[in-house]
Amino acid sequence: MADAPRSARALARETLTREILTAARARLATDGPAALSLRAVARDVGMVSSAVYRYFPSRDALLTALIVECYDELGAAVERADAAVPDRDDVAARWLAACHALRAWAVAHPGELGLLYGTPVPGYAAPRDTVDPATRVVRVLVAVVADAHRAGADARPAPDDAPDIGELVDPARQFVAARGIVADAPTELVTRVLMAWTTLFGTVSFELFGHLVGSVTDPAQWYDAVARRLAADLGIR
Amino acid sequence: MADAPRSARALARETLTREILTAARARLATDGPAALSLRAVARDVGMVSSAVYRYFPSRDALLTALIVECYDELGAAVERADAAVPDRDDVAARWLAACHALRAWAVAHPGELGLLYGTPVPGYAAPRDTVDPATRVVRVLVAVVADAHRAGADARPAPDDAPDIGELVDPARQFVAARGIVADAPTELVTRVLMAWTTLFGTVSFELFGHLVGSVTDPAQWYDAVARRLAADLGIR
DNA sequence: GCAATGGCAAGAGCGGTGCTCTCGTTTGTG
DNA sequence: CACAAACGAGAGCACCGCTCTTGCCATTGC
Repeated sequence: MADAPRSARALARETLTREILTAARARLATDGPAALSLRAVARDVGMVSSAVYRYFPSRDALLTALIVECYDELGAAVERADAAVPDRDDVAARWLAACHALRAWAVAHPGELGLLYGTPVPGYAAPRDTVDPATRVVRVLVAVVADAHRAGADARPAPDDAPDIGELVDPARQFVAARGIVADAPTELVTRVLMAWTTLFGTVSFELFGHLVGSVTDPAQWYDAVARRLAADLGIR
Repeated sequence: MADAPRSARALARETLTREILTAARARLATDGPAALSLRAVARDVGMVSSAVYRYFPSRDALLTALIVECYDELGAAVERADAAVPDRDDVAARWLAACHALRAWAVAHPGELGLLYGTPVPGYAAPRDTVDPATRVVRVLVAVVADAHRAGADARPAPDDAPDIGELVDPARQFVAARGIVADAPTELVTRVLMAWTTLFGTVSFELFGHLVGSVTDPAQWYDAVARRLAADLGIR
């Protein structure tokens, strides 16, 4: 993947591929994912539409490349925010940093967020390549909560009348176990992390898609309030 | 709106309008909102595409009609579920009934949910007509929580380090006050209801858009677990 | 009872889309 | 140097939203 392109043609190919992706990202921001037009992208880079097919075999392939790139960018942003907290034992600060990085990226790239988490593009089915980059964000959240758990934090107990859901979250538990984050995560902790992740995404989604306009004065402040309450529900102090 | 159509022409118009909407709903379910093609709908009802413009001035107008219809349908379903609980004091049962009605409708109409809550359709801006039907669902949730509050329930207290967000949720508070649901709802209760609504939507959205596949074995059971924990966070017993 | 009005379906046409194919040209390599 | 692969351009196919014109026919006014 990282060997230096020797020939002039290979270098031109790499440059043009990047240029196409960049132009597509720009179009994504203005027009939204569903309206991403391969012809418009081609015009933006000064190509004829058929020439783009030399670089991406189909519109779906271009979408896949964009999705992977965006997942990685978002994941990297959240990882960086967590890593930037000097005191690794200050899990509350790490949680908030990760949460805020998530929203910051989303607000800066609304079209891309729609591509990643919005309505699936009609004919498009996400290939396998996209699932691993997709997990980067939630992996950071899990890691922070796991550190908090090791330091004694505990999620809210399940309600008394709630049915047992031990094996319900087994896939998630195995996911974190396989990555060596927590060997045997408690059910209630896994549950609350998943809920928190859902709430964070829902909050950002509501803001960007305009479902928060009549409810809250300042979306940024609201998001912060949500993130803090989620931390409390996870036992993070 | 409800006067009987006298002339044969007016009746035919009403019938065809309904037929177009029904066909559009069917297309929505199979193709998704962004790919809703006016020409395809026209074919389905045995019309030529230009004839549809006699009934809807544009594709956006058709979308708006669909959105209003779907919001109303979803809102009615949730209202019905709440109203069907015989013991009005059993707020826990009412909460779960409303939550499950929400998911049931969403699972039965994934395309429509994408239209309502997914990525906004590129060139489309939702007109004023859609905002009131959009609030029906959340109004039910608020009403249930308000009844629970009157019976003594209280939301989780805010975390100690959380900034004051009293006026942040003022628009939401005024919304419920204006409708006579609760005169002066406590900030933390409003906050938790908004969070719960966000989480419910996020959970359904994650399930329908495929972001839950590797985390949870049974989406229905998972949704139930989430709804119960949200109830607990709201102090509903 | 008849003619004018106006609602209506149909068709052609505009510019846009994803995608395929062909045709010269350019580039790297045996 | 020659051959093959890579490439850009263009034409063309079927589809899209939307507009305009044409002609039919029910409703309405005289």
